[in-house]
Amino acid sequence: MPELPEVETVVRGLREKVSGKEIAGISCFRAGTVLDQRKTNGELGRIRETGRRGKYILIQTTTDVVIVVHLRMTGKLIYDESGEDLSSHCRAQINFRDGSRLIFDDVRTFGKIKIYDKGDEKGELEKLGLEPLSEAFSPEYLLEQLRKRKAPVKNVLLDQRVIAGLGNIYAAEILHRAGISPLRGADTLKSEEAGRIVEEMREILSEAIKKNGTTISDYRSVEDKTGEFQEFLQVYGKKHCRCGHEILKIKQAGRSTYYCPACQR
DNA sequence: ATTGCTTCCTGAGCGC
DNA sequence: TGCGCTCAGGAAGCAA
Repeated sequence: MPELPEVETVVRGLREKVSGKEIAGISCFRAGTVLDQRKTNGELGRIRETGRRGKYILIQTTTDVVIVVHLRMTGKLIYDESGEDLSSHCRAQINFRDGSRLIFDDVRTFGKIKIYDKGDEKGELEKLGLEPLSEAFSPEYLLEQLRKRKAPVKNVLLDQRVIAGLGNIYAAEILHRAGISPLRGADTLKSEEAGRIVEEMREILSEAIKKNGTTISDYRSVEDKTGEFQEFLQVYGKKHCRCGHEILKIKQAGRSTYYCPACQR
């Protein structure tokens, strides 16, 4: 499932493959996948800039249109020049004037492509917390956020209003490497522990971006390639941790949590 | 205000 | 072989 490193990898792939291309149109093959929120129906223009905010992909065009893509769990943006029928669950497609296209493939259909007049996309993004790889994301910021919440620390790390872009896999890995139990009430964490989380978070996310993300099942880059960071996971989906302890799998807020009760306190 | 449950959806994997 | 069940989960919506 695409989290920050996977979305970042997709964005980098888009910059390489579709920058400057003129959009001929966007086709929607499943009702509700493409939502055009614009006030007028003008040209979509050329792709000027591609970026990311949390898990949202932002594509700005020369006609001041912003295309916001959220992959949710199984969404993929695959670049294609062949025109061949290579997608089993194609929900939408961005067509370029030169005949190439971006296929939006999404098995579970939760993903969305929204088209906004520039500026109007802000409403969807304003609730997001700080970017975990930004300078502003300090141990003090995290501690302040955790102090306000009694829910388990794992749940708070997944809250997009606190950290933009973290998901289930990286939250588990971060807590494991920081040696903190996912069951701890967020407001019980000490300043030193928040510091460890911030440190491990930076380390893991940067490393995962270098490895083009994590592919458990569905995630693929724009070039339809898997990531490699799954080879470096230490708890998610594992039976034993590096020290040989048994890893427990529990449910928290409806999601599976993997952790080592011996190494994480 | 905060928290957690339900919903959306399809395919894989499992037991019988 | 095939049926039915459970599980995977990001985020919105809702209820307590």
